[in-house]
Amino acid sequence: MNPDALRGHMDALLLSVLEREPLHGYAIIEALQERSGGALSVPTGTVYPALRRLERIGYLASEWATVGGRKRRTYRLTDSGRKQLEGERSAWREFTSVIGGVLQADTRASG
Amino acid sequence: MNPDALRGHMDALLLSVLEREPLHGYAIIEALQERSGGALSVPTGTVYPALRRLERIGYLASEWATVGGRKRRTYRLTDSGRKQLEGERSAWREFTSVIGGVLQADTRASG
DNA sequence: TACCTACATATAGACAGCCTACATGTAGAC
DNA sequence: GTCTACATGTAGGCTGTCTATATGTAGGTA
Repeated sequence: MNPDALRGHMDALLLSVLEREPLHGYAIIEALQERSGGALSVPTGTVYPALRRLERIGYLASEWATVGGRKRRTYRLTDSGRKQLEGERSAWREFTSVIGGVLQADTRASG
Repeated sequence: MNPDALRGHMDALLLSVLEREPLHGYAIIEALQERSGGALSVPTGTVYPALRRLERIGYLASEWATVGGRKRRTYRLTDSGRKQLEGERSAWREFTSVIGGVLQADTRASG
């Protein structure tokens, strides 16, 4: 997967995996990998800054927890984030419709 | 349309509009706008550098022409570009499949 | 003449987000 | 003592899209 292709869609992915339940960063990476059938291997250097950015904007909130001696920062969707996820989903549908429409082989009648 | 979303898909769009016939930059911008139903307004500062980049890579070739007193640089797909377009199309299908799969509401049974 | 719009190409520099690489530390297996 | 998995984080690089600007022709019109 071309890394650049993810540009502008990372937020949607992160909000989406947090929709059902709160998760910490490492678990989010695993969830993305699992849900994509192994296609998405998002590096930590991408996910952690992105999560902080989304928290700064107000779409996510986080709390620290210690589980089995390890410290985790668990992120959850805020109400604002849940609304944003809806927006991201409709933006995604429009995006794929527009680009897909231009990309599809030009078998239409001309004019 | 969020500009960042186009990242990594611009090449596919440009190659695609050049598939049927050679066009010059200005006409390419108009074609993108028309084919997208007005959704894509790609600025000249994006298109011209991108076309030069694609020519440098070898996917496009260009020639100067003068039409009605105006100078045009007309771009056409090379064989390499035509192959690349096929690749872009299958990459697009995979991309939408992967992201769409993660994004879709999680109504599946868990586990 | 002067001005405007459409046509047509091009570059400089700003911006932003994803990436690689690295740093730090715990837990448990061997 | 060493390795792997777990877990978070930052610094800096890369690159492609964007805004803003420059340049010039053709044709309309006042």
